[in-house]
Amino acid sequence: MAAHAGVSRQTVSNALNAPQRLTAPTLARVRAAIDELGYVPDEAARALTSRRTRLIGIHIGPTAHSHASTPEPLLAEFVRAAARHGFRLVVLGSFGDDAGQIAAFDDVWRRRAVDGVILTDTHTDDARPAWLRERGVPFAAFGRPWGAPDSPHPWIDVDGHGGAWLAVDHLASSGHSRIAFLGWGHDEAGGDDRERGWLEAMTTRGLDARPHAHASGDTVVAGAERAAELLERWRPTAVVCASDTLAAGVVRAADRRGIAVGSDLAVTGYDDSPLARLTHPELTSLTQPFAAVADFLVDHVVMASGIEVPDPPPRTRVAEPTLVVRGSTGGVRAGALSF
Amino acid sequence: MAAHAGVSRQTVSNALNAPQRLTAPTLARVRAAIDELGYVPDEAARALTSRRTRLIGIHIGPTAHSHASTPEPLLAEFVRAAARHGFRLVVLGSFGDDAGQIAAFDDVWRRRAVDGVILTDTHTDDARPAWLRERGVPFAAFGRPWGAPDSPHPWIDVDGHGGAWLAVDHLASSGHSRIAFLGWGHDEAGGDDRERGWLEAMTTRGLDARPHAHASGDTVVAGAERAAELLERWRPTAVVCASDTLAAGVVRAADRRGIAVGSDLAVTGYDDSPLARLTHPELTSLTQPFAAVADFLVDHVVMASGIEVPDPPPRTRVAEPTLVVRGSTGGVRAGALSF
DNA sequence: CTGAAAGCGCTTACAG
DNA sequence: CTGAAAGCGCTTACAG
Repeated sequence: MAAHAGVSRQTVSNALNAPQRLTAPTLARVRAAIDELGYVPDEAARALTSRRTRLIGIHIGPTAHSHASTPEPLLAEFVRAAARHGFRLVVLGSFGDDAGQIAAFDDVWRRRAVDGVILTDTHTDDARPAWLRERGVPFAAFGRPWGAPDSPHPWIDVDGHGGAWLAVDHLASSGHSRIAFLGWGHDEAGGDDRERGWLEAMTTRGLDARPHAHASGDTVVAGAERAAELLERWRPTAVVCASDTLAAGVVRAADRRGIAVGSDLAVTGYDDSPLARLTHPELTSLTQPFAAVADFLVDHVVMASGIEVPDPPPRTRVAEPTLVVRGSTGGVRAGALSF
Repeated sequence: MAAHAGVSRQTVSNALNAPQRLTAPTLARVRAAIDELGYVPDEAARALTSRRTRLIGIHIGPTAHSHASTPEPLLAEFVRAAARHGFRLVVLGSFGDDAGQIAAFDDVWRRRAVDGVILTDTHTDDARPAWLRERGVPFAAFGRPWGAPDSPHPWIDVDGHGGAWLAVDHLASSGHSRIAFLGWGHDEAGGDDRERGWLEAMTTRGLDARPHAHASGDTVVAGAERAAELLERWRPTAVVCASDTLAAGVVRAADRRGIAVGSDLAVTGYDDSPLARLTHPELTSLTQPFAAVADFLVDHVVMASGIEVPDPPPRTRVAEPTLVVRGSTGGVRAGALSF
């Protein structure tokens, strides 16, 4: 390779890692040779000498704290975002609790098998951030540090409050005023935040913010049960739900009563999961900005591992979801309204 | 580390990589020191010298050829199966076509960033196996080599034919005889195989195998449309579907006509996707043996990369799905019947 | 059965 | 601005 370009091995390395050190003609010559020979450096050798694997670890699958895991579209965005910096993703497995995840982090970190990790599904009393900080593992979290707002690590979260507000806005501007809320009960993570958004949007508009209920869990069956009572008692013309699952429950409950979703009753979901397109009519819902989330998290891990990134993100960020209008709110034309 | 155990560095290496070379007492002493110090070898150094990364590449996300991607539960099984051999998984991104995937394989292989790859979603005129074979990349495929049955690479597939047969068996033994089939039209991959299973099971039992229909696509809406015709024309007491999506369509069509699924009409899905638990009643379906699939594929890649595995699998295998009985076939008690 | 030597393929200081 | 040297932390032959 070096011989082919008529330069030394170090010059090739410089062309790849510190192009500013070479004169333009030399660089051009070396690059031409690189292209011609299809040369790419051996990752293991590069990792050994540079003390950098260009690998980021992440867990997948449901955790002990939430039904929400790393959905595949988000994983795909992580891969894309990492590739911008020449990084790849390593899947660390699916473990039910913090201790299991920490054990996996410990293993890969001591082997120097990754440059950092991404945390998802943060929760109250999360043991992971403190552990990672102590060990000096570069990391960033999807989800705010519930119960520890001053935690110094980088994180990004999606605005549940703002999303619910968007849903109320959409419904109110379509003429609805009896807008109920269905959540899945109290936890400190996402659910409450979404309920507060509904509450404030209603109050701000001077609408009756009493019609609300909590399902016994985030399932279709639990949602349908509670929806039946909610519909019976308050006769709402619209229901804002804290999840697509609960919204599907509302659709089922309405179907059973002969209430036509989309015309007699408007329903909004949340998360824009695959389920949102499986009900009839399809659910108006709130999409999470996965691409922005992935860029943010990857950039932070890459930065923390000692590499400069073009457009450094702030330490924390609350990103806005997007309302996707479908048939469940009478949307004739499907479209996206931005916040 | 070596000093702590009073042996040389090579003896530590032997204890880790070739324990049979050491005498029992030496091995015990070295292992004690390893545990005490929590020593684990640096992966980059190990990879450089052993020419082995212990990393396996895989694509995620939908492809150009199928709506079916690598579902998260399968990915989790891959991680578990790989860990048995000290391997990890690298996500190569989500690309729409063979060419995109091949480009990604080419990149990681030339960088020596993986020891091999796992292929999913095989299809007719699949360009990937031949490319990988030419380059000498260790690989194994989930899905038989459609259109090229004599392809010499290792593969595992799930028996669609046998699964449909299981469904018919289950229904017939519950007293059904007017059992219809709903598929998604002709393709050479999974769909036809499942239809043939229904056809043969029906014919073998001397039942009328005419009532069948093909939806215009594998969606709930398309399924509901075709189901309406099917129900109208043949008045079946049971419908075997080629997917959970189509089965959900049948449930919807039945609901609209006031036909009670589970008592008036039995419905079976296929794949046991999350959707199977979202309909009402929940769908009897066929579960894919993901753990066995993952073990098989990982073992083959590990073997092909030059490492012996305890219980070497055959080159090809057709694994049997398992019938999971739920409310849609009147299952009072949910349970699993093995093939 | 155990140890001293060589080397995996790069990058990182450091001379020229 | 470019090149010769050293070394990253292991494992793999090969001597003893």
